[in-house]
Amino acid sequence: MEDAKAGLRERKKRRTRATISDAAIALFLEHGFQRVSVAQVAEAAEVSKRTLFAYFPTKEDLVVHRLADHETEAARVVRAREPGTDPLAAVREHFLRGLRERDPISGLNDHPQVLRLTRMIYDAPSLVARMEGFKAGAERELALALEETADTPELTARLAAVQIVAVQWALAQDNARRLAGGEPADARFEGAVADARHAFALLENGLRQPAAQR
Amino acid sequence: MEDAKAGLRERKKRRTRATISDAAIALFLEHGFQRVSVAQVAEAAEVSKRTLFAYFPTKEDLVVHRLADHETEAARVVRAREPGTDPLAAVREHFLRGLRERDPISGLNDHPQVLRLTRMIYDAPSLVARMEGFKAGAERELALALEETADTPELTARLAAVQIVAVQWALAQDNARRLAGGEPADARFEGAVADARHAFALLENGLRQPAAQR
DNA sequence: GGGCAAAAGTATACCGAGTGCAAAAATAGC
DNA sequence: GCTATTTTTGCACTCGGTATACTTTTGCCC
Repeated sequence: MEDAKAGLRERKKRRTRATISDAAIALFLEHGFQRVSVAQVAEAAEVSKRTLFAYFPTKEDLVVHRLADHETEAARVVRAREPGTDPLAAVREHFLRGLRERDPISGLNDHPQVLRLTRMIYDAPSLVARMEGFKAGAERELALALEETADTPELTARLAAVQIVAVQWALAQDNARRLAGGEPADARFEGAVADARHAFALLENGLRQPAAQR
Repeated sequence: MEDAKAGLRERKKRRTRATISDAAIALFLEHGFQRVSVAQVAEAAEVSKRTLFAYFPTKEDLVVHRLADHETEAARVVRAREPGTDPLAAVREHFLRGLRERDPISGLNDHPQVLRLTRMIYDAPSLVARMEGFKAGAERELALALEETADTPELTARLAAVQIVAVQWALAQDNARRLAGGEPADARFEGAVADARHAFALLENGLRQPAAQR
């Protein structure tokens, strides 16, 4: 996106990278992540195994490199918010927009491709582990953003960050689970919004009397 | 502990298991997790590689099997609380007791062995990933306990669980980090208690006006 | 357009984690 | 002591990932 054409060499590298990734996803979706070897992926992409590993450091990266920028998403949202506004509100509104736009990260996208990809990831423990790793990264980034833009003390920022990330993740997982069970995204939408509002209210007001809502 | 002696066969298996684990930990502590191969561990324990894998399904399990029961700890605490009391308070008091007793899980144990083990784990990405996995298990168990013993609705239970687990983990990590930096546990104790109280207050009262305390 | 240095790709052999299989050893119960 | 069962072992194998040494492709300068 940044510099669309930057010499033949660069363009060819991009194409090779895309070819490998596409071949990998296609094979993984068809046969399952575990049952496809990197050698098979390399063969399908017409590339040597060594070259594959020059583009993607691990087998898991063939899948998760597409999701990598979500790691900094919450932090970016907090940094980009209107000055003087509540960081938590900014994250909430961003999440609600994700729901409206059926952003896959919100768990509310029911395109067959997305559903299959989600299922594929949750069927492979090593991929789940990578997702958990993303969570840890998101917590770190968000904590930093809170420290720097609100002037939250270090520990408080870290605590707020882990709570916010954990809650967002739980909401998305819940949506994804329902959609995987056959519920259409449009049918789930209102409930998802209500659940998100409830969850963010819990974050704002605490766990003290949680039985009131929902 | 349960059935201390249950036939020679059983006792010997226990001994073998302990021998393997001890040899593994000793080697890992001395040379680092990554730089010791399972073959070396097997040799040190005077056991074939095949036998080692009969006792421990993966290399990581050689380390983390000792921490496995912490996965259900928060859930057990919630289930075992005085009827009618607040689950969050139960978890808080349990965590504070962990600090007083210098329970390694609280991050406040500065015995050299514990410090080295902590460092070893954080130096090995695959071990860190396993710890994150424990977190996920703890969340699931705690959510279940909250649903069943308080009558919290499913989503609220899950949201509370992920927040509580995330906060406990963050507190422990913060303590461990400070101790790894040379601070003695006794010197850290009061600060750790204050931080824990602050964190649980945040959980109870929400992130709304967090700048007041600490 | 030809030549050349650097970058990219390849073949091959290798390491370590983990598994399948069948033979060998240890143990329990008689 | 004998036999059935469990445990252990050796070996060969798969798969993810890496080191090395080599060939091909590309950018570029003349």
